[in-house]
Amino acid sequence: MPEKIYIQWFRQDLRLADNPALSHAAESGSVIPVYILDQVHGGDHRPGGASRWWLHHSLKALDESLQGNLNVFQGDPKQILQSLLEKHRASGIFWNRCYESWSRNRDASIKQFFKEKGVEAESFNGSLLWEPMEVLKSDDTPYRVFTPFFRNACLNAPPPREPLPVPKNLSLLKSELSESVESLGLLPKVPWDRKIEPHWRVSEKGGQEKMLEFFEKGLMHYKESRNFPAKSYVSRLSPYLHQGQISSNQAWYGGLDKHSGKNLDHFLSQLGWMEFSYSLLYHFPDLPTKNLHRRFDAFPWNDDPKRLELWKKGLTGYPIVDAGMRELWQTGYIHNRVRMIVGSFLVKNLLLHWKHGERWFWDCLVDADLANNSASWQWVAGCGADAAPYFRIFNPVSQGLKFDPDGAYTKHYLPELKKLPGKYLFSPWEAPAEVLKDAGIRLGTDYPHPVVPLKESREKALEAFSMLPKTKSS
DNA sequence: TGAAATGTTGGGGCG
DNA sequence: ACGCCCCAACATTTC
Repeated sequence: MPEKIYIQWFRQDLRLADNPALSHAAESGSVIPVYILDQVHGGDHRPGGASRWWLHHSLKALDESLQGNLNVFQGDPKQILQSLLEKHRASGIFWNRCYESWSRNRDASIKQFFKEKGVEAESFNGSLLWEPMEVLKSDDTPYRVFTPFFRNACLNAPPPREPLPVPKNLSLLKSELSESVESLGLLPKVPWDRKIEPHWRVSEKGGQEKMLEFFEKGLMHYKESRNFPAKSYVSRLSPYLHQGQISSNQAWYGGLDKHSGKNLDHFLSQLGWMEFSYSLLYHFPDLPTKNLHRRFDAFPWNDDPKRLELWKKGLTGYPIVDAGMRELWQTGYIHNRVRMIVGSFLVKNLLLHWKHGERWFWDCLVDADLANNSASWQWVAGCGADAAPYFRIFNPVSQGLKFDPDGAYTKHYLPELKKLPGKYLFSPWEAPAEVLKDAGIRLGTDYPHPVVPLKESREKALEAFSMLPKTKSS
């Protein structure tokens, strides 16, 4: 009797190691590994430009590690899976769970559809340490504050799955129905990806290397040094985690194996913040579009496309903000400290709605992740869970002086300011004419004047926030 | 995972 | 020696 055939449906788990669905499929029979670019669900939050670039290379790498047996499709997953199933007489289909509301609806419908046809359809937890449906307060409502979520609930729950090995003796099948990765058209038409390409090695192996490098060189300095964007003490694992080239479980246990103490605790709690974001997205499916604290619905946001454009291009006249926005454009990534600074600036100095920041990050970040991106923007704006209070407005001058003290980060992305002395690097408008001249800078020509005045814009924001209704509701 | 305004303290200069 | 002022250096509170 021939071996049974199963479909492994890859989604945000583009790896062979620690992949519960794949391991299960491999133990059950021959495997048809499948990726489907879903063109039906997701709406505005289908992968943005940078994510599509990442996805392209992810799929190429995955195909390679499957010896060219990855089957690639685009369209409606249910139809595609159905025709594959019929064509190859597969006995079942396995996948690791996603948590966006449309994914959950789609997957539930697919599962029901196949089960009714007598086909095995089973999903697994492949990407979270603790799944949202398991982490609730004692009254069965979701947590809205990080610390009790992580300390009391997660850390007291049963420990996460230990990473699984790459399945042995994978018996892979390639379907003649498969398209090529190229046919998905994930690469940009204008080749802007050349500038971000050198910064990343997009593959499961690249993720493993990045993780090991972080454990060897970064983690022991993590608590103190992760705030300094010129230093390489952050993990830069977020894009790999988003697309599933590495799993949180690998990062969690990898860290625990090699380290202990406060540096490790801070790294684990960063993984905890991702869990928290996923929990929020799961329990509050409107998180990407609606203020979690609804009293912010009345906020008098500015409508100012010109200022938004200056922010996007890194032309606000505030060097630490502009450096961050150019890092984003040039590398598809921003250091976390600088994300908070540029976010605070957009929302609190320019008074532009956080959704504009969310959209731009969604398109530009290689780690664009619905849960993390929307939870973080709401956090920055003050309307999110456990959010930065509205009055916490970052001063881009003092933040620059504090976290980029020698200016290395800022000067790297703003070479036009290379000769400006450190004292004025973060506030060039305050530099005496002589100093500017010596540095070869004509304000307004070589580098912009500040788009808004710092003090007044801060005061405006505080006033606007103070006008909001005080009612606490969600 | 702020910043600015306001309050407090203590040392030194000076009449 | 003493009071007074100035002000840096913290500490507290307010937004």
